[in-house]
Amino acid sequence: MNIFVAKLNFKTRKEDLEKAFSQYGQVASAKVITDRETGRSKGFGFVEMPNDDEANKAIAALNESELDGRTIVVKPGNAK
DNA sequence: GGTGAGCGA
Repeated sequence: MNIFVAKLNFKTRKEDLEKAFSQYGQVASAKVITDRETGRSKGFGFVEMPNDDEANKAIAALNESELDGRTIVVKPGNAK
């Protein structure tokens, strides 16, 4: 399942998302959308989880939760 | 070097 994560801290990296989501389930890959020109974080990213059950509980647990000192928004991304 | 709603190269 693709998971959309928004309102991240600007210093939050993809590995931070990976370890955060891995606490509630298996994480296939995590990505933080950084500006390809400047390299600065856009403040949102995507997390891919193989298990949909773990993905749902990870969203429920991490949505509106505190990550790196900022309240983040976690919800399903572009499903395929 | 900073901002703060939104879906990536």
